[in-house]
Amino acid sequence: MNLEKLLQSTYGFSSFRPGQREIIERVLAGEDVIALLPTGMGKSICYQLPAKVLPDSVLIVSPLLSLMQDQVAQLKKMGEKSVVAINSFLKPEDKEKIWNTLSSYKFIFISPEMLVQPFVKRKLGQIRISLLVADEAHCISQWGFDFRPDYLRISEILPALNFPQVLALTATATDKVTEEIKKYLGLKEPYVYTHPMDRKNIVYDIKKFEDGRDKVEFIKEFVRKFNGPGIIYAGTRKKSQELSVLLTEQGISAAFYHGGMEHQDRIFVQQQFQNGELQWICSTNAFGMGVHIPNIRHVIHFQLPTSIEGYVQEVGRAGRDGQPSLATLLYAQGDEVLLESLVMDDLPNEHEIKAVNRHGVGATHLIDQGIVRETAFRVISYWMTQLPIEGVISQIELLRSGKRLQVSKIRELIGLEGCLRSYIIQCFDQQLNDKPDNCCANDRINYDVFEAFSYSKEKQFSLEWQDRLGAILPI
DNA sequence: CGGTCATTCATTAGTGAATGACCGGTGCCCTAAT
Repeated sequence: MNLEKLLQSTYGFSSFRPGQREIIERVLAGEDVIALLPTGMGKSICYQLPAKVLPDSVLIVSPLLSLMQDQVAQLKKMGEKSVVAINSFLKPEDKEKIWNTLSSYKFIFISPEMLVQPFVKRKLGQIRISLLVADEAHCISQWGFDFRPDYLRISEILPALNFPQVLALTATATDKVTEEIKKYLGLKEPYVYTHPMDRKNIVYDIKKFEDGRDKVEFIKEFVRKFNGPGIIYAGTRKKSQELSVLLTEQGISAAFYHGGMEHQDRIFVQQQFQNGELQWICSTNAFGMGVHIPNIRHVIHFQLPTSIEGYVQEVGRAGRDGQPSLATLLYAQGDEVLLESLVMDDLPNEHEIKAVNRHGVGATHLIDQGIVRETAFRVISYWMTQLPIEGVISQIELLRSGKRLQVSKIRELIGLEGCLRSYIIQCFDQQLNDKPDNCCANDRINYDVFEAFSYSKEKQFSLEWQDRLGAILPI
């Protein structure tokens, strides 16, 4: 079969981007595949194109409802009618209809929580699935252990589906994360495609302060000097709001974004930013996944990120257009102390484990009474179905030491005297081969490049960016 | 760490200061109460 021809006729592209062809060929050869493809390299094409060839439905496990809705809309826009997202947005009457006509859908999007429900499992078991796709597969390890344990249960569906082949897609994964993806998707010998993850056009900067208040002054000056679009990541919801007020007071267009907002408001803010009506978005780590904006020039971390992986994902939202982009990490003395307790306290504690063990996994009154936190309850319950109680305790202890390691890597990054880029790349078990001229805070940064992105200059680029946007969006 | 909220106390009654406990981020789910 001529894949190029298919690509041309379906998407209007004449050639594949690096990695795509290889991944698609392996999928069509019937192999399980884990694909690590950097942001903006066209991951969705890796399952959409095989779907054209494969005989039966493709089931896509997706982390966010908004992401599913996006992808459904995108496919429909391309003329693909048989697409559906099964989630809590569905009205009961529509749900009924969908269950009865399930096999007529080529693409079925679903959340992990929905996927593991016995009824859903049964329904999916009655149709034929050619391929199971885990989109944003790093969520398995990043969220599955923390607060969405159903992410660890995806492989439970495989027997019911008569073991379809599996494709896991993500932009960033360490060797450890790749191993966890493999383990929790039940893959024996997957083909792993790894693309070099260094993004040459992103410059890594760190600014250190004695006093936390100096960070605010820095931001004020920064946004006067540099234009967006940019993201400022804050550590708390409240701080994200404060920062957006601060910017607005300076006469700069900004808005905040976090998980505590109404769904509609979140979509509205994201669209404003996407349309270029906002220069800055001040947000918690809730913002970013599924956001396709090619010309983000700045990503600022007002507070320390909780892991290097998270940091790289957030920073990676800058500069998809290939133009120079600046990642600025702000650090004030003592920030790491807060980070440590925040990250550590998150896992279930001994008291909570004992309480759930004593009252059983059905004892949701423990949540209402404030004895066990909701997420802790679910995490403990999951492990109790997998392990005896001693195993649960040691498993959570293992997770805790993993967290400790994450935090220590952030600490190391802050204190580093050598090249930040090399350090970050090494955290992903890769080697940095060639270093760009404009590299990081521990070499010398040429800021002129970024100042050059004034309004007028930006206009000159905008046409080109729209072309690029068009090229990036559909896939 | 820094903030927020509830409790406590000292006293002559409603308030103000002081102390201590608690929390902070990421999202599915369709339950129970309005």
